Amino acid sequence: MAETRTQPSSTPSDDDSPSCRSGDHEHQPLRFDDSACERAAAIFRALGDPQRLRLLIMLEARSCCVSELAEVLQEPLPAVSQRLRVLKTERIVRSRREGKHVFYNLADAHISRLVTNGVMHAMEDS
Amino acid sequence: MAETRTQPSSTPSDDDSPSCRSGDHEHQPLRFDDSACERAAAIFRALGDPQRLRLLIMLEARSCCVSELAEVLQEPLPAVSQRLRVLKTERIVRSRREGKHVFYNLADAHISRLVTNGVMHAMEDS
DNA sequence: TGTACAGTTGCAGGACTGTGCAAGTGTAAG
DNA sequence: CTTACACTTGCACAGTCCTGCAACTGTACA
Repeated sequence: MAETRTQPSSTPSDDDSPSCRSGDHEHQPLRFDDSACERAAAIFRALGDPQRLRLLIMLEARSCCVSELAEVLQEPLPAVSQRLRVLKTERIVRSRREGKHVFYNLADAHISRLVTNGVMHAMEDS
Repeated sequence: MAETRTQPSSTPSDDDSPSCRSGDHEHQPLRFDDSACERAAAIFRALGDPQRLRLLIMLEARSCCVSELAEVLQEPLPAVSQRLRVLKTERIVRSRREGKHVFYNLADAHISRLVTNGVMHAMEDS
């Protein structure tokens, strides 16, 4: 999907460059996927909220049920459920029912590493 | 503001647990940094926009000036400048002036890996 | 000094997102 | 069957973010 993207009128030729042509505009026609870009942005956006990130950090340690998360973070249960729903929509977390409780955990190790890297960077950065 | 937030009636004591007390609520008092969490979320949020992410993917390959980015991505220059400003505020990109042009590049390898991981995950995921 | 180019900033309008409470669903226990 | 608990969903409000255009700053060059 979206190979070579719509680039009809202004292919960066040699003499038609409308902006700086100081000689360093040789680039490939964007070989990265367009929809992947959008999907990645959606994931990052879901990660871009302190409350949700806190949830994920807890879930990185182990599976938790909703009420436990709500209790530890001192937040109303509907709020936690709502945030988990956002994360689940982006397939960042997975849920399984166990009797009366619903346990959530991170979807895969890839996501786990993403969260870890982000927080680590934030800690050492400032 | 709002430290410890208003939570008057339901402090989770030992026997007063209002939610599930099935015996798996032994957790540490959140040893992860609170401000780091907020900082990480800010970074993720800045990454959570397809247009900005596209910019970063281009910058991951090499430094680019604003007009080059605008030309390749087929966007108005002020829009690109605005997005770069957001990324610079979060210290995701760095800028240096070179004569008439302003070149941008990723702030460090950590960010670079974060972007790569996110996009890679999005590509293989779906 | 004046002109052209490269970027930045300001300011509306509109869309999207998070929040809180109330009501609904579903499961286990009496 | 009824009650209690665990969670989910709906809805309205407020805040926030993205966008586009116009005006401004700053640099190079004649």
